[in-house]
Amino acid sequence: MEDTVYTASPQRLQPYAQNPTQLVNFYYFRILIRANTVMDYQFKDIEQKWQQFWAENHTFKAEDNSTKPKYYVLDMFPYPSGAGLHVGHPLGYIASDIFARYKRLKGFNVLHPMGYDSFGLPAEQYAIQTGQHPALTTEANIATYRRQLDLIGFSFDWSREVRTSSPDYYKWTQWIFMQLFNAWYDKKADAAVSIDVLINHFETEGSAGIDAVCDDDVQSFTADEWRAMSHNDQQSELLKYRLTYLRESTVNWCPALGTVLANDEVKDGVSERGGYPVEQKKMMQWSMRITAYAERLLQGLDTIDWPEPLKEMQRNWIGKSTGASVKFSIENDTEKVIEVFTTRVDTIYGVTFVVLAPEHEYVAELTTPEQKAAIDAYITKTKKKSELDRMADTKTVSGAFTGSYVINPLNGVKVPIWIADYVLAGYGTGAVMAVPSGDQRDYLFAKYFNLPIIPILDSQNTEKEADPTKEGHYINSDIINGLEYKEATATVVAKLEEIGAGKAKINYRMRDAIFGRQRYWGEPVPVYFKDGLPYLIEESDLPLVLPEIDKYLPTESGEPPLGRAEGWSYKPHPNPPREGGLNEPTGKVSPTGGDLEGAGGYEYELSTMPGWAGSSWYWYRYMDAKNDKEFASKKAIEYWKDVDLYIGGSEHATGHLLYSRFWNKFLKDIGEVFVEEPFKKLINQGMIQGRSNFVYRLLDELGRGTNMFVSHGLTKQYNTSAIHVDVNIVENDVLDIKKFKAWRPEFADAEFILESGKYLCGVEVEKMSKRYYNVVNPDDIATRYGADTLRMYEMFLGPLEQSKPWNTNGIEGVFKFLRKFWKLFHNEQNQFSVTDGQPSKAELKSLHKIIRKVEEDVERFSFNTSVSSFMIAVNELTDLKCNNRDILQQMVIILSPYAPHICEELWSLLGNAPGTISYALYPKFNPEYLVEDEFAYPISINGKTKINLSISLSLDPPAVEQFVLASPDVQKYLDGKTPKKVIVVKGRIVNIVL
RNA sequence: GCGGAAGUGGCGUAAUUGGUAGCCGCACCAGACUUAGGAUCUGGCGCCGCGAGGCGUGGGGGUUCGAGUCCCUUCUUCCGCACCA
Repeated sequence: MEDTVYTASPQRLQPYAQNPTQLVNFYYFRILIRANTVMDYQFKDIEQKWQQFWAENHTFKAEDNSTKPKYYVLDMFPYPSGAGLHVGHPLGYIASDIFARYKRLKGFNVLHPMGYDSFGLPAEQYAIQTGQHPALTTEANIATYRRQLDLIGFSFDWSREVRTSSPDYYKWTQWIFMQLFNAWYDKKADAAVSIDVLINHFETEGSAGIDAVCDDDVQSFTADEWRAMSHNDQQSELLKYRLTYLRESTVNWCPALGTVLANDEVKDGVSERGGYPVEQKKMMQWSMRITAYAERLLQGLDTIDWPEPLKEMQRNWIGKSTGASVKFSIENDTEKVIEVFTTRVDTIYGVTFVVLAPEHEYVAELTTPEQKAAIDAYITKTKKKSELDRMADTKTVSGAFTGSYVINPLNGVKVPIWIADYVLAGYGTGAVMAVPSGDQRDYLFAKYFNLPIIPILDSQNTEKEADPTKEGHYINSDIINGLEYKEATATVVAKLEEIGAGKAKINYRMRDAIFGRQRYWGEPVPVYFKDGLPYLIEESDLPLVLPEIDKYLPTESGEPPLGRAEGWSYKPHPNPPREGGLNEPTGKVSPTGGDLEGAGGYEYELSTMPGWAGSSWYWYRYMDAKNDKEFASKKAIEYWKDVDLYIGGSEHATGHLLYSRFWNKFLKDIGEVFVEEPFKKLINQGMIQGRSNFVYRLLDELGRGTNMFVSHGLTKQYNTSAIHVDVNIVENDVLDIKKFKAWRPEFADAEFILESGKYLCGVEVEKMSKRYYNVVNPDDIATRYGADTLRMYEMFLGPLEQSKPWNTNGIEGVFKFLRKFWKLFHNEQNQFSVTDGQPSKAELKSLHKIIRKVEEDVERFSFNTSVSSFMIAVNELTDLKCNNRDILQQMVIILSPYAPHICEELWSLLGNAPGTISYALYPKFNPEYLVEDEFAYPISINGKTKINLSISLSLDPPAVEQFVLASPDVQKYLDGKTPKKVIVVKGRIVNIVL
């Protein structure tokens, strides 16, 4: 208990100043009273005792061989940051723990594990500053997390703990990477297929008949040509098909962090972590061919029970659009064509120019000497604009003419080629066919540069702006004149295909995911290089362990930190033991076939995997966490199959949750796992925001701060400035002046202008963060009120999905409830005392109401409403002076998922074997106890309730109507009139229409 | 701009199918026990009104015997996306 309990404010002590004996008495009584109240419900002892019991007895170890149905409840595992947990973090864990405990009571074999996503940037940034190895700080942070988690009484099966940064774990992350490297995506099979199949095909039939998701620049060759190729040429061709591949691509480079970032790690042109500027840069990078799965990732969303907003975010991110690609040949150039993607191919006769992104690869060649100055100037100008500026400035029209022209494939019309930064290099082909009559951006561009605007539909009005309508009949459009939209589109596509100038196409906004990070604290990529080409290391050499380095910084020559590792190179085995040809594409082209010259070994890949690698499959590792032969045994995967309930934050919508679905689909394709979607049901818990408190420093005439502070309600009368004050020295927005003076030396002599004898603080909702002094720590709450109170209060705060500010005001209500619950089992002297015998009707009614209510609430994740229902039940039982063993024993079971410690204690006081409550049977609801024979009908006149009348429920509606109309109380309202109509809904309402 | 979610007492919230709006808790007020309370118990507590009564779920309109709930419209807040061809 807090020591402040024994202190008294100076004002309070004032009356005793003259009388020391009285003062002593004052303290004596305070302590006595305190001791009395502490005597009843000793949460501290109880909670410690049971937490220890659970740990020692492995109470929550999930069974691997069970005849019970399985249920898998998963939390998003945390990154163990140095700041520890604040009160917002456990919200989702508490909800999932209640659910897991509830499912156990319902007879399920529950898998409820926890672990740590322990690779990541903050530990490395800290290492750069302090020189401490990230493994050490991570270890220390994990210890803090574990201590904090244990305090809350979760029913995790800790025997299955995983840490992504542990070599036993990342061995399998590397292993999955290898499988991806050894696979390609066969569109015909619509699945990932072994690279051996592709090689086999090349050897027998060449590239003909392959329909793969691959790089754009793959070659066409016959089987003979393939066999004639050098080993290196074969390897670099294969790389264009692999699901993880190395390719020069435009990446988000963050100079401040010294690494590339994935698209989902960049927000508004700056890095999500740290907010550093990000620039586009071309780099050789590992990528994951997630685009191969775009359609399946999209379709799968319809089969899973996830929040609609989250699914919508993923759909958005995938960004499917249906249209056509069209090739425009270039005037005076027979080789090159400009390919565009359009969703309105029907508007092709309205094309009056073509626009390329300034970064488009043909820009230099297409620029005529006369236009070179203008184009160069424009490119320089756009390059100067940062990503942010470019996004912010969407109104200004800008661009430049290249001097070249393309030919419209359908009507042969010559139109100019422009460049403009409203065309994005990263979307579609980086080129658009501009139809100013139908597209507003094209329209503004045409107006600005005085280019023609051709209407193509008779219903189109292009006087003031573009008209994107699809209504009406086509005009100025040759082969589709007079047709309507649907027909016209089909006709144009058919014609384009016929003349080989285009085809129907589906485009996705999603890009392949960059997979390398130029950082230290991540999984090493299990790859070495020979002749500049990447090869996998032997599977038997896994895990490829992170080497020690002297500094966590890039090398002098700009290589990633791993470049500092001394003697870190790969030495293939002379006769490597191999199984299934994992490491080498074919026997013939083995890079490890003894042609290694010198003994220095080959250089490893120096970048590491991104943060999302380890989290993209971890739920499988929990199924069989100790397995050193496989990432999880087939048997375990077959039994646990998928996650039934996943709880976590929506901030992972387009990162973790998308990548996990991708890897899962891949693992399914190669037969390692059995389900298409890993997380059947997902719930986003809301964010807990901080609730900051402020004090108001009085300013003097010159605007300088004084040491006088004005209570919030009086600030209008004074000139003040607001200062954040630690929320832990404020209760119900009343400042604890004594603690405030002690908070910081500068406030030791502070003076106050009070209102009604109190200093009231101002309030604002902000992020929960150290710098706002609004962080509330679960440890403090648990110390003061206990874990059971903390658990129930977090649920009581409101619906799980809703974001809300943390406010400790009100926690007393939950604390009182638990004490009241405790008292049901104890007499005035706090001695355990229950009676045997038949429960009363009223007691049974209360019990069965709560049995049903909690069941319904938990099934729909409405935990806040069950907490109030528990309060109602305990209030009722207290009023009934209930201490019946039957009733109370069942109450204990129902409450145990919410408040497990107190329930364990009472369960064993009731004489049950310790620890068995976790696997007790949830009480069965019996509706008979809730049957009523009377109902107090609300009687309303014209829809407005006037009185209540108790009427037997055996009466049918006409009899009720008769009874009601005969009632003198109702007669009074009727005022002699005859009702036009009387509506009687049995057991609900009576409405009289006058 | 597009998409989504949400607006109910002083505060957090409840009302599962259209059927008594405000359950439960906090705060507040009054009382009891008390020399002494930050304990406990009892009662009160949407707004206006002495009362009878009236009004009331962001605003306006509609459907209905009956609307917090359904429909239209509008405002506000939060979240996501944003030159996507």
